[in-house]
Amino acid sequence: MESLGFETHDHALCISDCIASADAQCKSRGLKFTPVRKRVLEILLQEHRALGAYEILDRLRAEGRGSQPPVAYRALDFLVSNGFAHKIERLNAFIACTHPGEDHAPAFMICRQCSAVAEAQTVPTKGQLGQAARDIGFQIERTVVEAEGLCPKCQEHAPL
Amino acid sequence: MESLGFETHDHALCISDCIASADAQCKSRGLKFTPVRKRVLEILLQEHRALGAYEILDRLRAEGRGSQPPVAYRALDFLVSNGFAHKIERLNAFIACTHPGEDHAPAFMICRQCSAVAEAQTVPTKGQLGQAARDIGFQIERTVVEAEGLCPKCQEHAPL
DNA sequence: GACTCTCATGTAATCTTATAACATCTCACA
DNA sequence: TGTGAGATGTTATAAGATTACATGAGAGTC
Repeated sequence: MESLGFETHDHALCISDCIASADAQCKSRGLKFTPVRKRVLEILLQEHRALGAYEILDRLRAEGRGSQPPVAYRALDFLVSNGFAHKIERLNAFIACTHPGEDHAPAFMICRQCSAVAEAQTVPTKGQLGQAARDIGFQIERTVVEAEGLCPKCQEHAPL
Repeated sequence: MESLGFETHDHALCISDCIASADAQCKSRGLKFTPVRKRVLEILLQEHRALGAYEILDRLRAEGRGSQPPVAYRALDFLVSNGFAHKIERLNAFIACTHPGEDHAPAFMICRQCSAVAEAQTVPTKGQLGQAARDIGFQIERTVVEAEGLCPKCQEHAPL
């Protein structure tokens, strides 16, 4: 399993890489990476935290793009269904995928203090959930795995 | 790990047992198991599926108890914070705990066809999520683990 | 028994999140 | 130059959740 999200890094590069990668994938999969969709992904990429749909909508509005909720929700739907972003159910908010591309089963670690979110990958059939499903004959199609707690930085600052 | 929820069982007994157990625990922990709170737990126990807060509110209303959202949300808050019920984040809905009592880290399996929900127990520090957290130094306080898919029954009926 | 403090309840108003429905636009391709 | 599929714009509204404030009920004290 691989993790990412709480370390520092070249963020401008991180963003342009992700956009380029999404762009390439849309081309190869015949998807339309329209301006609104691209812009929403950029907005999400600017922060390694989850943004609410209305937060995104506000930014779009400020830029003169559509100003009604469906504009944001539709772009987010596109990004989520194609694996470029994820919804954090616990927060009713969205975050750019840090492992763009293939189908995957993400797990998130959400810092309750600074709101940073890190994404890791899991194998749904493995582990405790996989075992429980096997035990009762449940067929997993999709998983939501989210942990709340303190990221390394916030543990230092507030060691309670 | 232990699972429950898709099997058939004596449901009336299941309900009265859970209520009795909750009652006893409230007594021993100095919590007030008031009529509204008890009634909401009963409503939840009547189904092994998750109910939305407004669905619960509707039933309370029909019985002449409080009719405003906070009535339902407050009872649910009580039940959730004391481990008698859980919130299913994926569904924005609530379900009675089938392992009432102690502090625990539940995992849920949600059938997308019949909406049945089964609860299993996990050990957060173990498994893939625990490993990912350890890798990056994240301190887990709470987890949300939910799988969507098909329960054994619905796999038979709709084998696609 | 009256006092009072704490916690629970009742209710109105409001906020946040999300979707339905429908008109319009765009662009690849026939 | 159609035409049809998919994307966008906009209005309205549904669904989920909380704030704020008034009222009530019960345990413990004087």
